[in-house]
Amino acid sequence: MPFTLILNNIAKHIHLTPDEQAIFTGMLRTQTVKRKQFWLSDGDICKHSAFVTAGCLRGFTVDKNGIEHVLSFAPVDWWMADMYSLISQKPGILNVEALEDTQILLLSKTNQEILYKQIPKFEHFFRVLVENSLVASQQRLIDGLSLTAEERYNNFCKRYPTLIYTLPQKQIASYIGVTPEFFSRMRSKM
Amino acid sequence: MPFTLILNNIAKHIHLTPDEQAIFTGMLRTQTVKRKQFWLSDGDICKHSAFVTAGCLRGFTVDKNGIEHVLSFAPVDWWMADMYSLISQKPGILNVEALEDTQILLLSKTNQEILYKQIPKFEHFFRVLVENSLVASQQRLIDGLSLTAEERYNNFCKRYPTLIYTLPQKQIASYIGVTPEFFSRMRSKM
DNA sequence: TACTTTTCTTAACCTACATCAACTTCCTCC
DNA sequence: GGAGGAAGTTGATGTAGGTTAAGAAAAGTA
Repeated sequence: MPFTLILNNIAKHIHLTPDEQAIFTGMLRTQTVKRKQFWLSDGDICKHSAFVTAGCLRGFTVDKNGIEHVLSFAPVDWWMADMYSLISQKPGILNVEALEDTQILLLSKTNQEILYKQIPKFEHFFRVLVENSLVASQQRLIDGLSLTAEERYNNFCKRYPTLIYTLPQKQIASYIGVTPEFFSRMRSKM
Repeated sequence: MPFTLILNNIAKHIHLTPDEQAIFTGMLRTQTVKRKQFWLSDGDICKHSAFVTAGCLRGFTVDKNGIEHVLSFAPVDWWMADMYSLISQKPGILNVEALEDTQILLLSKTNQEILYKQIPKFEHFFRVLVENSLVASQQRLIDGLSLTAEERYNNFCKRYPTLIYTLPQKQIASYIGVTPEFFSRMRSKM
């Protein structure tokens, strides 16, 4: 099993002894999500955090007009969950779909809580992880309020340089908050 | 010193012994921010988390056209900081101004880190706090992408029922992401 | 290979919201 | 308590980006 990636991801913020690594990896489950399959659907209760080891996920919501809005992409080495649902254990609003055949490692909420108690360093790790997500989310909020679509696209390119080439551009359009048509027009002018 | 409020705020998520309470409150500093005064300015390095015990703060950024965008309000019993700057200890982008004469309790980043080591429960507390902020921030992102200004205003009213009456409406307009002029027109039609 | 489905492009027209400007009402502070 | 600034209103006009639609290109499927 390829746990190197997730252990390195964690090692960026906390140091684990071999024993602790074993406890942690023992809690993980592997799952494959084929292209276009859903890992999580609108209305589900989110019971796991997912860590992507291959492929790419996208998290999106669907508004009352049926339009999709991409909240986040999770390429290799990223975490994904419906935070609202994971925390509250109520039905969530997020859909998570694989953009290509994707491998994830699952950590259940239950195990995550056991981890917090047995190895408090994990509380630190996830706090830092969530803090960084919050900063990114707030920055995106500010960008949405103060930048034009073109500027937001440039930001996107800087922040996800790898994704620009692999992602269908309608997904990028949705992420920066414009229609595919407008996005296409915008790009042809650049 | 009125530490009851902040201790109750914390007691919502973790239980502290009297000794731990003493350690914690010993780390706090009181500060008064008069109406229209700034607690934090664009470019400052944020060295504290602030907890509001009286009054109300607003956090906002200023874009390249000089337009202000409100990121958050912090009435009594709320926390405020420039998360980006607090985490990275680099110059931030947030301005924090008192909307009325305001009392805050300050916890320095240094003390916060000492707290994490001495009383690991605080790591839990702040993780939960940040998780909730993240959920709120993501919800606001989704709302910005999928709702009209009017719907966002209704959401705002539900989420901050007390603030609607005390806040100048240009601040609400800025929070929901429209100009004061449009906001005024919108309200007269409701 | 051909067939289907999805994605991308282009064009004409539309709308939610912005901008500018002038006026009124409300605070606030001397 | 009154003067001056800030906040709110209202109207005319402007624009970024949406909608609809239809065809072209690309990618998945068999």
